Amino acid sequence: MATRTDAPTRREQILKEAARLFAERGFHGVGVDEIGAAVGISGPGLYRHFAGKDAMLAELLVGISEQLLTGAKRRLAEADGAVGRGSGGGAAPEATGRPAGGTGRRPTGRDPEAVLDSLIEGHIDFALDDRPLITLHDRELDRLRDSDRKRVRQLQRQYVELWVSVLREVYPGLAEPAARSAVHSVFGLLNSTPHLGRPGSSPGRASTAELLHRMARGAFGAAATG
Amino acid sequence: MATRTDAPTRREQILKEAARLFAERGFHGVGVDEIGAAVGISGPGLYRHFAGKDAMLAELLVGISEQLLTGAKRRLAEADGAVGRGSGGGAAPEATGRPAGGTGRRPTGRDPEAVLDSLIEGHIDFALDDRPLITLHDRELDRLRDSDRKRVRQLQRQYVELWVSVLREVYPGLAEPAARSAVHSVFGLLNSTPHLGRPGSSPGRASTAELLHRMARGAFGAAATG
DNA sequence: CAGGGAGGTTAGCGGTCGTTAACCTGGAGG
DNA sequence: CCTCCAGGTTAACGACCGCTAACCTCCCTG
Repeated sequence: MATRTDAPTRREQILKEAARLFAERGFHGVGVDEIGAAVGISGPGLYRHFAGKDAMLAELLVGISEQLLTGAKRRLAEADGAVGRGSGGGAAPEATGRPAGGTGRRPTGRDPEAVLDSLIEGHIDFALDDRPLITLHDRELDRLRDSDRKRVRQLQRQYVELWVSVLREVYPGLAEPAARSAVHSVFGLLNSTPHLGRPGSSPGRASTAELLHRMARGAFGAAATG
Repeated sequence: MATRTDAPTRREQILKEAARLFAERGFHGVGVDEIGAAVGISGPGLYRHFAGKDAMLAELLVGISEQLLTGAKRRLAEADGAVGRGSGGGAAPEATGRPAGGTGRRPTGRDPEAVLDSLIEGHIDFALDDRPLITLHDRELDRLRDSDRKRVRQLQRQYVELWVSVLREVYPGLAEPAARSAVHSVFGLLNSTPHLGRPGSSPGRASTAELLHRMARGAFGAAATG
């Protein structure tokens, strides 16, 4: 139930193109005819797959939020299992002032630093691989029906709170409001990928990911240096 | 010619409300009737002040870009005059690994650290005081006529390059592409203010500004730690 | 006290857009 | 071979939206 391996179905094709177009020109700036044309069919043919334009946006935003949250939960559980391992072998910068041995109650993870690195790595992967979705994520939320918007906001809040709790395990001195602000700000930092020149630009994907990772850790560390 | 002190004219009133509405619901999501209603007049009365809806957006975006750039230039010149002073007495975190005495050619500023802090401070002030404009700035650029878009992009690029050159004075080891990416990412961090809960929320304005400042410096420092 | 322009108003036109209706078609299943 | 349905097509409707036209009304000025 985690990752699909089938051939891309029509629905998915439509969603992908719709995401790209919405990100480029905004929800109201894209017509259904354009979305249809992007997948080879024209105009109202889309209504065989979706109830309407709103439904496409809703499915996109809910899907993004769920994907982010479940990915984060999975990484947290993985790091909980393999203690001390960085899971993907990604960039794990030096510890930024590890606190002594303060054994405050820690919800799940064993090595908070590794969990935080894993969360950052996951978010960066998402931001680099699905730039249109990242763009939509905090831009077109208000165009949703109330029920969908509530659901998305709930998922987003869970995601943020997960980061906040992990962050406060790494930096116990960080107050909760400050931690929440810091998390939102680091999301802003990581979600800047759409402004970083198209994929294949100046620096490669790997070095961009490393740079973002270092900066995120640096920002968190500075936030904790009250 | 820098800051206005007159009473807010009708044009400015309209621009302010239009910015708020555009930021909330997107350019295409707002009708001229709503903008008119927001300032007490209704519908086509706006056309006594603006050539059209596009003209409002254009004036907003060009104005933002000019304000950011001229503000940055002014701060750079001020710091050039008063050596060693942080100009506004704002938060100036500890030097994050000041390089030895590498006297590489420095375009203008005398104390690069102070200039960088001043740039950060200015951007934070703008991001905190004009959230709708910050939102519009990187969201509705593509809705402009070609000439206006070109102008805005040119101003934005100058602004970025100014940051890049100052940043590379502080961290001479930082390669230019990495510096540019770092600057864009820190903009993403600083521009996260719209997500930080409405003004008057948990932490006060001053502490939020300090937090953002520390995080920006921390992110830059980490970017330079290659 | 004319008069004229700045700054409104309402009515309405033309175009666009989301959505529905009605129809068509190729291929799988009995 | 007939049937039927998934997945298309085009035509068209109704709503909305940006903008213009025509008109009105203070208020300032000579």
